[in-house]
Amino acid sequence: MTAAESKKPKRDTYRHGDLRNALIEAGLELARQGGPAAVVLRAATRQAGVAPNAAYRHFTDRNALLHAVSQAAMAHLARTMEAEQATLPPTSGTTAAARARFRAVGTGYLRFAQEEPGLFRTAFHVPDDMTHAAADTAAGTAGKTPFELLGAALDGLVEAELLPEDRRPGAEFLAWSAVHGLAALLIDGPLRGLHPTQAHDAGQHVIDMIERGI
Amino acid sequence: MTAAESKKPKRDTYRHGDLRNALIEAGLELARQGGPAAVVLRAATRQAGVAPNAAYRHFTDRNALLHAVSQAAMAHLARTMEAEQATLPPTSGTTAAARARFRAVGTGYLRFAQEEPGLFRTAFHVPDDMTHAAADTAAGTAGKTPFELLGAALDGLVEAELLPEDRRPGAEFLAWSAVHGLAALLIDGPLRGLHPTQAHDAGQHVIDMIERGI
DNA sequence: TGTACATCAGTGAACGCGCGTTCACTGATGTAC
DNA sequence: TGTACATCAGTGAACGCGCGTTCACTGATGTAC
Repeated sequence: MTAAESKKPKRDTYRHGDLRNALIEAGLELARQGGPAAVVLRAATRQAGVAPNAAYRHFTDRNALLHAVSQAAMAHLARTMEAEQATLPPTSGTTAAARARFRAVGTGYLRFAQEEPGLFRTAFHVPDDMTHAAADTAAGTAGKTPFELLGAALDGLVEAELLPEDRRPGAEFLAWSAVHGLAALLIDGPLRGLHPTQAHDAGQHVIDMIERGI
Repeated sequence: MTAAESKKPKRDTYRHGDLRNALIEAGLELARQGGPAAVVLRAATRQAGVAPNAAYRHFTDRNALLHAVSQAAMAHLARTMEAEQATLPPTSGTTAAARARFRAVGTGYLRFAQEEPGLFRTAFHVPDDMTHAAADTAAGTAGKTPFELLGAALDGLVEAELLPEDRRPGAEFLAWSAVHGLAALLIDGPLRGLHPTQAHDAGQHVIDMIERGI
């Protein structure tokens, strides 16, 4: 029994009680270590201490499980971004504060990508089977999405007159592209293995560029 | 026999003659359709009309095959970027030409990502097994890499005095991040399925931002 | 408060599949004489 | 120019593996009376 396998909880009850969440949690752990491809139904049930087919009480499919895990990973990303904003001094209303909030969106995004590359990749994983997707987006996802956080930060820049109103439309995709691209290069690309300090600097330079170019 | 399988060439010779290249070519076709995960050793040999284990005469591993396919995909990307530059009128030396060459680097990159998402993903695929990697980068790869093309274009901007010399260092990663990020959002992200025309416009806006913010 | 019963979450065994990889082989090719 | 032979690219059969998914089941829980 390896260290990784020792996680089996060995229920004393016949019913698990919260298997759906347990499977998503197990899936997150698998994704954390190996990205979306590592979200294997049998491995998730193993980690949850349950027979493989028990998963089918809660997910129609391996794909449905992966989809749920992907959404949970996206929520973690959003929470990291909010946490980054929460570290800022609560000076609201000022121009500097609007800038800081905007930059924190990017910094939090990049921090998550570096600290949790497996989850980051899983959050953006495109499923093989696209049938009947899309519908459940409005389901139980509480909290703001990364996209909404970025939008709010950009609105703040406009209010602070750091961004001309006529440049606001579509600005999400400019900022998002630059930050997302750096994240991808740091994880999968030629910037892989960059020292965290250098990666942070690169992130700040990219955000500088966005502020100038947006 | 499906249409896809009908590709088996049915050699008349016992020896194949060019199996290594045939396997890479088959791998590219698999990658084109399903990304790096679809580069399956048995499928590649099937497509080459050869027994599965024949691959081991030319690659130590499934991973080695995937690595070779990945490098070939990267070369295709570079070739597409060069092709994009080749469409430009041959007015060299002018400021406008330097700008156009720079923009063509990004446009070609984005065009390849949209037209060949599977190859694009494969080019940037990070292998599971990182042991003994890196060494063979300097192998037989003729032609400029995407990174080198970008660097040359940036040098052109400096020569044309469109980019101050002190901004040149590190500019690769700013430009690359922005364009790569848009590519990723178009392929795997929320911009998936965008109409090619809109995708092209988004690309031009991102390149505008880079020119302003670099 | 106690009992019968429907519900349905989890079990246990099994399936077929395609995969990567290994083994001992075969036979075409190119070279030495 | 012809023949013997070493080389080594491709063969054929087999392996063990873990996967997703199915089936008929079992037994704890909560509800109706």
